[in-house]
Amino acid sequence: MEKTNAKDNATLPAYALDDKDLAILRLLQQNAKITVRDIASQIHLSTTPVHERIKRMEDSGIIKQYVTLVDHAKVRKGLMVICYVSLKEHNKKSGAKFIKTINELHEVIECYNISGEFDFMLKVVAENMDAYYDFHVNKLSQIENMGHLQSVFVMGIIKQTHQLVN
Amino acid sequence: MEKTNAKDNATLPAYALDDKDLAILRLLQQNAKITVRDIASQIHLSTTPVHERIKRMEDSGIIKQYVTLVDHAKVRKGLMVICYVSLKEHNKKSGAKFIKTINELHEVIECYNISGEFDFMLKVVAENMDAYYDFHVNKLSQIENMGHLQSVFVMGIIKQTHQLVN
DNA sequence: ACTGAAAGACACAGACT
DNA sequence: AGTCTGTGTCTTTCAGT
Repeated sequence: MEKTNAKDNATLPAYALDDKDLAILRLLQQNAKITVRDIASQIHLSTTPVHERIKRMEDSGIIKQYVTLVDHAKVRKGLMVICYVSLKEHNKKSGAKFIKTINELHEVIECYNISGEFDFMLKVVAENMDAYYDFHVNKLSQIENMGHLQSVFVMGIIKQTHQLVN
Repeated sequence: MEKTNAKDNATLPAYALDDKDLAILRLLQQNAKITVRDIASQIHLSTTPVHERIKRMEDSGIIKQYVTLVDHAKVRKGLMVICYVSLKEHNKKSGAKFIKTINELHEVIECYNISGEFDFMLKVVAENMDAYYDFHVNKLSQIENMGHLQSVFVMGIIKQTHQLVN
């Protein structure tokens, strides 16, 4: 069935996406629940090739996940904070420990290794300022090897999209 | 915390979510394509109440959107940059103009109004450094009223989730 | 690679407890 | 609010072009 083993598919494009693949991705990015029939009619194809193309993009990891987005404020996570972290020591072991801890903190929804004066950038969500203060003082600050910490508060969301393919 | 407009109900929870609603949200956040039957069996309910609860959460805006996530590198958007922007003037009109322009730039996938020395934080994706340089010089810098600009490069993704409800 | 048809799984609505 | 049952629509497979 499959030509290549999809084990080591972490970096490079698995194959060249043609215009029809990109059209499918454009539609799926906006609405994960669009029907195969609907896609098929919009790109002037029958369901079978559309279904096969989606399957191929799922198997090759181009399509990573279908997720449901929830309204921040309505689930009581109205406060968003960008948090900068630098560690005291920069050896492999302490870095790995930090990463493990971050992955266990559900308030942290994103974490990036960044260039510049800080080591990491975190996106944190909390119900309100009290909850964030508690998180900052009792969880973040308590991480071993923690160096400097700086919080930048998000006052408004101007744009938020997951549309990588345009 | 987000500002409220008088005409929309964007801020407050529409109603109290019970444990079953939260259980449904937890499953949907991880997989938008999970079947109602599957959810029903996992939370020990039949399909009808699950279906009704999902519908209610969609209608009230708690569930915002079902999206498909695509692998950055595999669609040739391997470079992620955090970009800080300050405007020269801070009147309402120039702010609105900036927001309009940002929404038209498909390289910008997120934009927040932030506290601190800069006005906005942008998350930008590009194929490579050449593409980002072109975006920076020919698009971002050319925006009228543009003040200071600072780029922070993402060297590694430690954590990325959309799981707001835990 | 694609079309068209056909089987099985599913969402969704109705009658009822 | 919930279960059970039925109907129409969908995904998914298969034979054929």
